[in-house]
Amino acid sequence: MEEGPPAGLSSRDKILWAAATMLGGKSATTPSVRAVAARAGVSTGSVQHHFPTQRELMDEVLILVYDTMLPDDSLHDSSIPARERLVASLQRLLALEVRDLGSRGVWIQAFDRYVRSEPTEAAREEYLARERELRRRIEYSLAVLQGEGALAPGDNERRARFLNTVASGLSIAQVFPAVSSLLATELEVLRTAVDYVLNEQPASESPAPGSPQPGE
Amino acid sequence: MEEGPPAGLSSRDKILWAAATMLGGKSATTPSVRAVAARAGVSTGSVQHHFPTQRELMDEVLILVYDTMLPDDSLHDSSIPARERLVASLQRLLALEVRDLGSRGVWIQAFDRYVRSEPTEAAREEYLARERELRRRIEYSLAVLQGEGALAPGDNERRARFLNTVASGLSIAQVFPAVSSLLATELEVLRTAVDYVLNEQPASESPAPGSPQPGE
DNA sequence: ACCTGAACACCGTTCAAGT
DNA sequence: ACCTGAACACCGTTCAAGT
Repeated sequence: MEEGPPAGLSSRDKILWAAATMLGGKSATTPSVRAVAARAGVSTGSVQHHFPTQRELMDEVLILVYDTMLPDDSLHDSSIPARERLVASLQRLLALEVRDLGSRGVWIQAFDRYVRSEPTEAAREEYLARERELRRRIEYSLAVLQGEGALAPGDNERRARFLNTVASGLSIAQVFPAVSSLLATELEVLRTAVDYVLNEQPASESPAPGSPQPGE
Repeated sequence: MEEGPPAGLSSRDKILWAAATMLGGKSATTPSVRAVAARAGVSTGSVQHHFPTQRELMDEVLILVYDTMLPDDSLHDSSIPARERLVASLQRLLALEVRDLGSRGVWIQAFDRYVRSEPTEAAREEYLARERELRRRIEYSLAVLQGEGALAPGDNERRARFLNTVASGLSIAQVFPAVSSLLATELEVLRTAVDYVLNEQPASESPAPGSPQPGE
């Protein structure tokens, strides 16, 4: 029915293609090795040959996906779902900070400059300016999506503060010990946050959320 | 040689005992149903009878463990809206880390220990254990609220990862320069995150936002 | 109601065997 | 080197059958 990798690809690329196209779907979990093999039209042994472990495959796929996502500004490409564009946009902001230094160097430097000792007024100003710039970029992304109706009207400043906090939490997590490659869980959290914002209730009067009837 | 639940327990309690005692170990993953059954000395079917699903078992265990460990009064006070209780719970976790040192001292110390230089394996393990513990506490709060119907059924592990990231982002923001008292915006972001989780769509078949159409 | 153990439909990974 | 498919050692969940 909906089978088949593009013709002329090597087995390795067929596998990467299969895994990449299984990431976008609704499923939050990483696709199974067997499912990837089936979609790619190869045996599980072949997958194992090119990617000895599931994590190695996923790492390769995520790098591939973001490398093709990041370079051009896909924000305005309305053929891509709004969710993916906003995720990519935030991912770009995270990557932007890291660039050449590696995130660890960035954080250590920032810590020494702004936290360890009381920052000078100039340093303080500098930091605040950078933070403001980050939030502005997020607000810009939100505005673009709002312009095409993908995002309900609402307080984008608040949303930007929220998304910035999430990005910040992900960024700091990158430099602390982690069980595995953070890339996958990072993407999951980012998608969760973005989905929340994009699905936000149009702020009805009544407090729809919790149970209005706690007593019984 | 380290077998056996305390005598005189009902099957249900033997299962809970087994699961609870498997939580503390070094393993980061939730114990398998089969392993719990084996340790409890019952069949898998018996586990299934008392706890139809693995998550229901885990939720019950977490509630049991944390209720006896540190009773959090406000969390169970159903006269308070679920939103406020979850916010308060997260704030408690944030405060818990800080305690006497002040957040700046905590972060500087954590940085020196886990980031600045490559952490030892022991330090790494220690950090991971603490992180796991934090997420479990969040899962516990979610399970409690779910128990009274204030939270839709869903992947609490994912939600906990998300809320933990938000809390982490807020925590790190505390030590960097800020325009004004962060307390207000912090509370706002926390409430936003909590509202998102509590209002989460019950995951209808089609994820409304983007169209998942990769292949073609 | 409570419990058993087999069975179902999956996993990730390993590996002898082919080309 | 690349690939196959069977096999190993697991999963969570279902279920007919017992008590």
